[in-house]
Amino acid sequence: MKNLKMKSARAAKDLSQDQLAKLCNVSRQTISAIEKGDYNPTINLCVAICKALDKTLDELFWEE
Amino acid sequence: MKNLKMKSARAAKDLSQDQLAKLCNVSRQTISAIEKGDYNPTINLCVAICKALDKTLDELFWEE
DNA sequence: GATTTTTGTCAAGTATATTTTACATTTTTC
DNA sequence: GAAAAATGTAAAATATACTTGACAAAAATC
Repeated sequence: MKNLKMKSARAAKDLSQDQLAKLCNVSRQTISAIEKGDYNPTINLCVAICKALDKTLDELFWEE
Repeated sequence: MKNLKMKSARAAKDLSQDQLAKLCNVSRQTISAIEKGDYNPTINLCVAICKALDKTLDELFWEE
C-alpha cells in the first residue's frame, strides 16, 4: 500500500522526490515507487530516507 | 556491522537461526548473514523478523 | 567424549531491487 | 493560459538480495 507517512514527511521538509532521491543517492523513480507502495526497499535505503526526513524507521515504515 | 540487538532478541525468545528463518520464510543463511552484518535485508524481511521477535524496527534496526 | 544441534561460510543459481532512458500527465509559477 | 517543475509510469539492463546444497567448526546435550 501507499506510504503516506513518507509522502507527508517529505512534504513537511518541502522536498521534491528528486531532491530526496539525491539526498539518498537513489533514482527519483525509486522514491516514487516506495511512496506508491509498489515495492520493498532495502533497510539501508529506508534508514537513509529516515535520516533525510528527520524521522525514525518506526515513524515511516512500521505498521501494526 | 554485526546486529547484536537482533541476536540477543532471538536468544531471548530461545529460537535458533533456523527456527527464526522458518518463522520469516527465509533461509537460515539469510538470518545468519543479517546477524553477522554482511548485508542489507529488505524492509519486509526486517518487519517479519521484528514481528517474530516481538520488537519494532527501531529496536532492532536503528542506529544513531 | 561421542552425538546432535547450531552456526559460519562458500559457490552457483534465481528472484527482485534499483538504474537508465524516455514520454505523458499533473501541478505550480509567471 | 503558457512555461516550468514535479510526478506517474513503462521497458530493458544491471546490481544485489536471497536460495539451495554442502561441508566444517563450535556449542549443547547425553
